[in-house]
Amino acid sequence: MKVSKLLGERYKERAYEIESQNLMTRGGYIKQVGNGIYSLLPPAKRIAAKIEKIIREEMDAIDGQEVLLPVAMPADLWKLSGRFESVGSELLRFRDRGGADMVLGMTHEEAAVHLAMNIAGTYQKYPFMIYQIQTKFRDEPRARGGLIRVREFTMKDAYSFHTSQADLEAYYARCHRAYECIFARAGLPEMVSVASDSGMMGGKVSHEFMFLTPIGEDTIVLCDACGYRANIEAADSVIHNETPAALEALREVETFDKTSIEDVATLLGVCPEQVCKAVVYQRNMDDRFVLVFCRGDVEVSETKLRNFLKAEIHPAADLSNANLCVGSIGPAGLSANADIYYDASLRDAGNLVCGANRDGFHRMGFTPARDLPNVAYISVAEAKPGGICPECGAMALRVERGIEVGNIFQLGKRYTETMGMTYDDESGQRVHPTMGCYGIGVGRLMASVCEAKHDAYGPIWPITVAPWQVQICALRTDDPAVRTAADALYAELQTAGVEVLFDDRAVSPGFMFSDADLLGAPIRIIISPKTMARGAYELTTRDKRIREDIAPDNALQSVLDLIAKLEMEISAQVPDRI
RNA sequence: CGAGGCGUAGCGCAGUUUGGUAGCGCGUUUGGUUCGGGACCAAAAGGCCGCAGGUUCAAAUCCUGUCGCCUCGACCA
Repeated sequence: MKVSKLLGERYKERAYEIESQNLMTRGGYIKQVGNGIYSLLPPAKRIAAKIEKIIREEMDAIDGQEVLLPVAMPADLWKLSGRFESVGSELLRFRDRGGADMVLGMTHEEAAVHLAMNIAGTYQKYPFMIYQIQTKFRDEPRARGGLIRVREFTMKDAYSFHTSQADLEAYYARCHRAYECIFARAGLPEMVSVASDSGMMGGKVSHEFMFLTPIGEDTIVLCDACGYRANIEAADSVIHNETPAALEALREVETFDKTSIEDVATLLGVCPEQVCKAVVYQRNMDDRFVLVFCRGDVEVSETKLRNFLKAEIHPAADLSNANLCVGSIGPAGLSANADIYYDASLRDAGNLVCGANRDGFHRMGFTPARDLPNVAYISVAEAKPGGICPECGAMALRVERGIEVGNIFQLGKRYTETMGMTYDDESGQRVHPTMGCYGIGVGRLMASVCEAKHDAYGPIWPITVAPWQVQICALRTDDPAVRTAADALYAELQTAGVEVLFDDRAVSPGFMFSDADLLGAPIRIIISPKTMARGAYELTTRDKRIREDIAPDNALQSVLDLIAKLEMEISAQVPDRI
């Protein structure tokens, strides 16, 4: 490819805060079409194709069979599984010309089961896995960050079918390792997997593959002592309280206009850990109030509460019908129009401050075990930095942000049961297979690589995903010697199968180098009157580790050697497959 | 869905308060001079001022509606 013919403009001005979005826009990789909808220009499409090739190889290596499921589907399929009703407005629903309900695929469990259900009726076919790389549409309420969070995107999604939970678990481990291989081969060995909440997918065990970065939209809890890692939505929160030796009597104190935890604690000279706070939600289906008491320093995880209640909830806005004394809600003597729950962060605590259910007053000396005997505690608190690791008990929890690039789920029989997929087992019994599903966002992976591998001038693509392995910068193409040499090298590299981009334009050196930085080819060859004068080409790497003269006669071999070296560096990071 | 902001040349913006010839920078085209980190001179092309109504002799500008985009929140496999 010659830069003079390459479609896409590169420009200088910073446009966005998120660096991958900034560089990929400035470098002519992506062009926005609408909210969360992008076209990919040739450089990005080439990167995506390389990522997809890596994914295909690793999916094939764990016995995957590539298929293609439809993007637009009859809604009947989704009515069978129940998700036509249960999934919110991120599922794009529409009608065809005959008035039939249709959906755009946001995930393909239904389609995968539909494909497999009549052609896998015997146990002898199992286990098997099908996968596809295809467009998903999710009508996200808020797209942002370039390719990080979009409404339409390319995803690899895979679905495995098993005759037992044990077989699923063994395959799940293989897939986990395949994912590690994919990310390492794409130049992101630092990707971590974390235990996750399985959300609307159903099923129990699931992991998310996270690229850790401050711009990430997910919050991750990590234990430095034992290596425990989980999405904060799934991380168990362990909170210990020392029961005080001397329990104080429950007594009312005036707190005037102080209502927040902070203000009340300051006024009474205690810390937030010694306060019992109340948080109010409402259920979406019937607007019934849900009141949760927890320790003053912890946050209620809406995800955990949602999972516990098995119902959608939202923070309560209008409390006028709840019969609550807002600002002074306390557990004792409460007659609220609400379902009341107590978080485990209150267990064993004593001598707490709590609301008195009376304006301007709180109570001191509240001890749950004494004052609220026989209550059941639930666990809906969010894990905190510096908190106790649920795995090893160390006070070593750290909280970071991450981008969810991939995920793997043990689905179980949720879809095969609702959709009626069965096979005959060894004894001739008709049973439902057990499923797993496995996704990777191709665009998110590309953006994450860019986010991880760039400098102030542009992306530094790992050679395995770079749009071009080599870029030739010919300075002064009006110089016949330069022009002849560059043309010849370009032809030689192309013939040898090297992916080469040739900047043949008559632009100033600064312009050419800036464009080359934005295009991010890991290897660069500079041919100019200066290099010609010393009988050499200049070979550099985008990461600036190498800068040396090479002999024109030996240029091809030098490039091939360097490609091999860079590829070797990446493959050294790839774990053994299982 | 809630709050705020913006739609004017390929991109970034000014002009709108106070209605009266549609402007600037970057980019593009042509010619010339430059040439190892986004050069310079000269000339030129390029706009249904988001869209639809209304007010007016006259609307980018005032009014009504509508669509789109951005930021923050809610939400999210």
